[in-house]
Amino acid sequence: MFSKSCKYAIRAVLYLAIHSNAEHKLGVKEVAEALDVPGPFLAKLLQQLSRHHLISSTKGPNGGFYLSKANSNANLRGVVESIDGPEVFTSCILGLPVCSSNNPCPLHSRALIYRQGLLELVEDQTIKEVAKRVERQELKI
Amino acid sequence: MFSKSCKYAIRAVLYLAIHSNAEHKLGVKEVAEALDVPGPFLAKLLQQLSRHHLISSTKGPNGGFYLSKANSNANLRGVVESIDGPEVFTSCILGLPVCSSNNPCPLHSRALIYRQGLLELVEDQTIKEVAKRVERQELKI
DNA sequence: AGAATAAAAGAGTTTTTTATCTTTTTATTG
DNA sequence: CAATAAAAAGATAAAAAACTCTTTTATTCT
Ligand code: FES
Ligand code: FES
Repeated sequence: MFSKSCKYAIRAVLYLAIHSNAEHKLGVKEVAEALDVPGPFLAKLLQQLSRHHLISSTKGPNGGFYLSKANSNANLRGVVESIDGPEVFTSCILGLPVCSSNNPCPLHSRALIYRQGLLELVEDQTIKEVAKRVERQELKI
Repeated sequence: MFSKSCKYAIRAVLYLAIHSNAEHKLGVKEVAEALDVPGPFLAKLLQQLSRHHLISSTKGPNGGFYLSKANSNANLRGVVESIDGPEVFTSCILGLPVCSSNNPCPLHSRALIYRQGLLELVEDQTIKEVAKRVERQELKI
């Protein structure tokens, strides 16, 4: 469903939400090791998220990646859109050039339900809320 | 979501459902041109579907691909599983090694809803039923 | 039987995605 | 202000997915 990159990105964001804040930033290496994900690759992803202002970062000693208040009050949709592109939520499930109710493909009407589930997945809770649940219920990332 | 291969496969199966039967088989070329899909690549996909008995084929003059009665009374799930693998319906949305309610990832519970939508998409109508609707409503493939 | 036809199988090639390595820039601290 | 720590940027490499080409095998028709 999501690309591998996107899965890494979501997990990294949640890790940052739990373990970092403006006073305590994390290096790529720590995050990569915690998630068991290739470090240099994750670096690229975090840089991209940072460029799109979905996470925050500073250079230099004591620098690193972290989530600002604003970052963690957002939901995960932006993260997904930043990595996999916004089309994941709108494109035709059969790959036809446009998806529209005027010109639907054979699976269009049911695709809407599926897509609704997908949106709920990433939209109806903030990153902070997800992180809280992870801590309370000791979920794996 | 589905791989490109899988999208091609679904569309090809629907095309066969509409335009072929045991007495009138279609060559790869015709299907590929109708769907505007790379021919030799589609050939591989159809061969694979045929090996898994999701579509039917015969060699030689007047040979080609077609859907048997049994084929068109099945749903699309088998087609998807044959091309993209059965994991698409069961694997963790964040790519964790196992997906289970005992050991859920942060998105697991909502992932179930999403996955339900996905299953409905491919499971709760037969290929024949989809094909009928395509004909009646003149849908694009 | 022999020619023609069409899928099956096998062996490439290209493109995209995933992953690594190196250098540069920026901030911090002593 | 020098030394250092860390992200940013750039360039390269490996793996996977998408796509192509060639040969083989089965079937039909003359
Ligand atoms: S047209 Fe295919 S999903 Fe909407
Ligand atoms: S554990 Fe991640 S979706 Fe079930």
